[in-house]
Amino acid sequence: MNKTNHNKPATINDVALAAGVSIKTVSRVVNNEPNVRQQTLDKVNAAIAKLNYRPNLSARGLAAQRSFLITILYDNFLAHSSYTTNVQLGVLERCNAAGYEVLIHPIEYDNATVYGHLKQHLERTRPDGVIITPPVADSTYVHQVLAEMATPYVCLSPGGEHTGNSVAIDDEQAAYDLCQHLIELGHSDFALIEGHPDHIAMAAREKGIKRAMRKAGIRLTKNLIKIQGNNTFKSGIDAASKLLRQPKLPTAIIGCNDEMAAGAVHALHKHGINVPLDISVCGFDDAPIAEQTWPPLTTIRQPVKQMAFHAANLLVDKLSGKAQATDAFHFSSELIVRSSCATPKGK
Amino acid sequence: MNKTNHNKPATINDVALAAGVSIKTVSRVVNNEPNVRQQTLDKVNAAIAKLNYRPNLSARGLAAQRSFLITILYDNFLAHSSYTTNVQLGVLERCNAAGYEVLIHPIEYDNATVYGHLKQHLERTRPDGVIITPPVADSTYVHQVLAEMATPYVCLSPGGEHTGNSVAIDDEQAAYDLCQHLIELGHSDFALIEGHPDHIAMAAREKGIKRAMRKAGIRLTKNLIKIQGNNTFKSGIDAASKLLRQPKLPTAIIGCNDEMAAGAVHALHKHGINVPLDISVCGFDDAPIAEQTWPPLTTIRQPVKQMAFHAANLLVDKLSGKAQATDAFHFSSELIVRSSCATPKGK
DNA sequence: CGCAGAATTGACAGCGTTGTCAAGAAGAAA
DNA sequence: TTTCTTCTTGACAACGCTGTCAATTCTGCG
Repeated sequence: MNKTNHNKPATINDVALAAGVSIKTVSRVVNNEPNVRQQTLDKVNAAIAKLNYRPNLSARGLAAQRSFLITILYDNFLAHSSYTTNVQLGVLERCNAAGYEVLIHPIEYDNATVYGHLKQHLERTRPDGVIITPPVADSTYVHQVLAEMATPYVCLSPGGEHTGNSVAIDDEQAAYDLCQHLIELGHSDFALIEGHPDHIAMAAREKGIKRAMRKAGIRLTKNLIKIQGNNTFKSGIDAASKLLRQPKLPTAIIGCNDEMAAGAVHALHKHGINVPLDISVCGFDDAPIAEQTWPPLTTIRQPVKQMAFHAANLLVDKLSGKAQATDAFHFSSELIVRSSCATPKGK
Repeated sequence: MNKTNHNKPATINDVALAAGVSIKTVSRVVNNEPNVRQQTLDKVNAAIAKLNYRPNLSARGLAAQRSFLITILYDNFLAHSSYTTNVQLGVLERCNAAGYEVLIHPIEYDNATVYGHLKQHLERTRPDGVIITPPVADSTYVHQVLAEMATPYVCLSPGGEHTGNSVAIDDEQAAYDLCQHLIELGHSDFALIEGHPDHIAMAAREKGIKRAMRKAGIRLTKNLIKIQGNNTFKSGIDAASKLLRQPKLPTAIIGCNDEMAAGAVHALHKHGINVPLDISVCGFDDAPIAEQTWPPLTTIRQPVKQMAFHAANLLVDKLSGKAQATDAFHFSSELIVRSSCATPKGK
């Protein structure tokens, strides 16, 4: 165990005394500043270890005009919990290593007061940087407030044009690949459960799906039924129920995310329709639910945690003034084939 | 929009100047200290509003020897993401209102280095308080480190003896009620998928189930098959698979949480066994998966978010020196009857 | 009106760190 | 050696706020 003789934590002054140098020199060592003689460095490090010294965050923040805090800004939507948790883990891993603590700040996305709430948070807390996840990343207001406050930030999977401040997969291409997979299985009659209209990456997915269909000569007007969803399991149930009221079922349902696809499977199940024998269903994201649904969903895997790590990395680089990539970083996604999709009947 | 004329945020000194009082008086107003004349208070508040002043957290922390930070300590286990997210929302709601920011600190529960990691976090960050969730809340080490560092904390659903520092439901009684429900349906042959052995609340659930059985005269040795799980969906699958290798199936499976119960349903489904016609399954927690599984699970609802809110409330009270309840706070739980349980065949 | 006691206010010294700047030490070039 | 750089180092003043304590202003009451 560590020797913690005194109940008060050691200060930089204690270390300076113990090492026989000035507090400024200790500060240099702690901050990895250059121009410290090796011998001095060793002395100081020894003293730090001996006294178990940890710099005081508040004092550092006050003196250095920064907070060592990074905020994750996200939608307080429970349906996204596995996504949120993954983002948190990825961000934490990078940020803690770089000496930042991570604050969480869920905001009620639909709420008109987002602008004010966020501003208040930034003013109160003054995080050194912010990580934003969709759909918050797609809000003009959010970008505006962040710009006003001059707070550096990086977006995760934003929908709009990507600047150097974002990390994403190519949703359009991934969705194209997914749809192509269904087409290769023999499908030509689709239903698409659209994602939340404010979540722009969802629109990109829809675009990719349509591109694949067009390329295969499938008529979007006749062979594609679109049903609006809002990314939730429940909306997937509703979409499938709606579909069941149509005179003729398509051979495949594509959910713009796994939650909705799983909801659809749930509803189909309830109506005694067999997936994938009667109808194929696929999702997008490879959330845990994709594997837990019966049958497990064919989907696109998005490496959320790694993306979050990378986003945090961009932010940390930015904060340390390091040169950063000028282009948005695109992660590659992966088609995960499970048993929810099959060749349609009669093919 | 607010008038933010200067790009530098206003300091307490600016406010003091604008209001024509000393900075100490502004400080009094900001901290709701007593003994400020109404007229002065109005003047200061007006100046604060006009300048859009927000106290600097670092400076406050340094001067007042506190950090205004509260850490949520939890297991970095993705399977718990909806639980984790709910806890975060509940804690945030209370803490932000009380002027605290919330840090997240997932720890690798199984890892032997937890002790060191946690200690490092506490030394580095010096949060004013900590909220702990299970199974971390059941770790002796964690309590020890927290005590050593003299950091106030509150536990959520700890397994052991409850002190005044915890919030929980009565797992034993809830499990009793759940089992009683099955017994009333006509079940007398059970399988129990046990939770992670380090998660003590799981043991309490098991206890409640056994009590209900004993009371109904069911022989635990003969009519109860116990299978060890570890709280994950996967372990539920494994448990059910194991069960299927037994010569005779029980009429009901009780999962010590919803994930495991859902995993069991998944596996049964795969083997063509109908739930609840062939066998009943129930879970515990009312996690989202309970409703998303087909058929949806009969389970016990635990008001996680409210419990987290209450835990944060206890912590905030403790930090502000207010007297607090001396007993652990017990939330009531609720039996949620869905369609995964039915009267066994032949009854 | 005068006074004790309470309420209100402000001056000032930290809190533990970093930034600035200048001084001293070491090294390089002559 | 001398002189000019380049390294190292430390003194000291912030950073924006709170705690202490003393000064001042009110109150109520005799």
